[in-house]
Amino acid sequence: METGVIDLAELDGDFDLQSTLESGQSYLWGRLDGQMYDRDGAFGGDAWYQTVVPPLDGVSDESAVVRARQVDGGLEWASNTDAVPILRSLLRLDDDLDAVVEAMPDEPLVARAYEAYPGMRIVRDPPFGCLVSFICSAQMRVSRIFDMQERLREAYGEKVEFDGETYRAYPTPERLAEATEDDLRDLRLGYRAPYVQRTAEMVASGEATPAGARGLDYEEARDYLTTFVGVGDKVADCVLLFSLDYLEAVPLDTWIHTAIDEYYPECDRGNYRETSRAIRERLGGDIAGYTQTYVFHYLRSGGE
DNA sequence: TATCCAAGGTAAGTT
DNA sequence: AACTTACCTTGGATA
Repeated sequence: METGVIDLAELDGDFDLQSTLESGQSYLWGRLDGQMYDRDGAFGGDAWYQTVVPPLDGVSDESAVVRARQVDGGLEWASNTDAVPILRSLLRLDDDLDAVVEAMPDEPLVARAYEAYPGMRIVRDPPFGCLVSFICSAQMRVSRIFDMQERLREAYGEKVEFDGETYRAYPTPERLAEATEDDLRDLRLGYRAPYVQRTAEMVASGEATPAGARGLDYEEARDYLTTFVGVGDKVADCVLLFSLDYLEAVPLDTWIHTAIDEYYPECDRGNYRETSRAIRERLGGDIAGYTQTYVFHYLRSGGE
């Protein structure tokens, strides 16, 4: 086991692990105390979080178990490999959050949202897990989306030994493609079951891959992702923002529609494409997704 | 205890 | 292209 501490004072801007991982951006991490996405929002300021990541392009060559917790001034970690480059990637530690905040629109709602969760960063999830978890997110509560991913890992994830325990990686496209719709319904995915199965099949066969959207212009990338079954504009925006580095992506979900109705009514253009263009412009252009994520978490956690 | 409702939407069918 | 409707499941609200 390798361990270390990343000095958070070296980052540009603040950092907060709990709000980054428990704000509905990622469903691929867990808490060792079992309180992940707890209904009461259990305090996790010093909790250990853990994920099992597949090889990451340009970052790591093999699967890795990564464990992390925030201690004063540092991000303490333990892993079966050097987790520093992995954590830098997964948690976007290289983002200049001061510059991002500077670029967010200067107005009360946004200021309150940032002050509620200073240091929250966008995640950079592995593409396939991000894609599948957000397919599962349709009409579903955040805590239950997480539960579904746990069941998928338990049923189809490769076992990984670490620190005397057995954990499970997120299922590979190949393994998930072998599941039947009924298998996945048994895991309580409901009507999302055939979406997940068919999308896994598309990825496993090479017909399309989520990472294949990289490099395309933003709206082209969004259109490309909607070729997956169960992926509309909203889920596509989530994958672009939380996995593929499109920080301008603003997923138009129920919470953001509420914010648009109340605070940005002039941005409601009646359809996704045009409303998206207007709200992206309004929320800071190329970092609009950061603004959205603060507003989403703030509204969802009871602020207004 | 029973019933109802809505949750980070999408696909398929109609007009 | 815009508008409707069905869709699994379940915790929490309401009666």
